[in-house]
Amino acid sequence: MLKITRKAEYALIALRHLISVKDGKLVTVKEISTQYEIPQELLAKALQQLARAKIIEATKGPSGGYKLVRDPNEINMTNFFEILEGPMGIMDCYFDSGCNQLSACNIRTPINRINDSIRTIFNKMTLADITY
Amino acid sequence: MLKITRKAEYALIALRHLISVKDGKLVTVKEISTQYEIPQELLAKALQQLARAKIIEATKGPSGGYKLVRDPNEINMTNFFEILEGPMGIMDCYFDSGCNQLSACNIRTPINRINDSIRTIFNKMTLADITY
DNA sequence: ATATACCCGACTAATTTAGTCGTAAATACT
DNA sequence: AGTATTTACGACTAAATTAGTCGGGTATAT
Repeated sequence: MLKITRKAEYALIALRHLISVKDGKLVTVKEISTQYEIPQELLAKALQQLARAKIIEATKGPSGGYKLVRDPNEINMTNFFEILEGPMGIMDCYFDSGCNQLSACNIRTPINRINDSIRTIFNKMTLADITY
Repeated sequence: MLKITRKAEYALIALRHLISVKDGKLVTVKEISTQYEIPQELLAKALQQLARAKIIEATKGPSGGYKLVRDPNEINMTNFFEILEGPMGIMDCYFDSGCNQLSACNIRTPINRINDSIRTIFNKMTLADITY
């Protein structure tokens, strides 16, 4: 339980790298994938998602690459995970996925309480916290 | 992310049911699986795991079934989830799964911090909380 | 032009989760 | 004793998810 996907893991590694790099300096997918031994194509996808979400910005062409364009303090982990893995919650009924036994179900309320607790801690935790 | 398995979900439903039932009364897998429309064999497995972990107790034979034998206040959600789903943590390196890039990895410390936060909230939350 | 780097959807492979089945063992009842 | 009921459990199959690959595209610096 509570596993994050590798894609999210790779994204975290990459973001941490970007944060540690001199402001404005561009870093390529290749550099990161080589340095951390991450499959390049998979990392590329993750970074494309982050770019679409405007967390990082891409520059194409030779000497291109990615750079961080948002304050790491303003990106909380709920944002982050939901960009990469979709809605967060320990059970699907939380995001109504057509469960046909909602009426019989006796754990919905408590589950929602758990979900809220988790979201709360992820909301409080920002990307900056992950840089130390 | 953060999904729990169906097995754990079913176990929660069953436990909640057991908690709500008169003390000492035995409830069969069949009753629960029928009432909540849960695949019987899968629920059976989950309850067997809980029985092995001494959270519930089985009585075999006709008029047999399961009953709760521990105070719901004493079973926290970390216990519960780890019985059913194994060690909890958002990444495997936490439980050393032979990751070959631990040295290059730049996110281990922060990940562990996240893990600790999650464990903390699950530690604080007991089965009793899930009964209201 | 061309080489570099991001973009993106479609595809396959691997892993995990869900669910089923067969058999065994205990026990209550007749 | 024999049968029906109920838990125990490992082996198996099916479904779903995740991981990773591939091919073709677009932008851009030199």
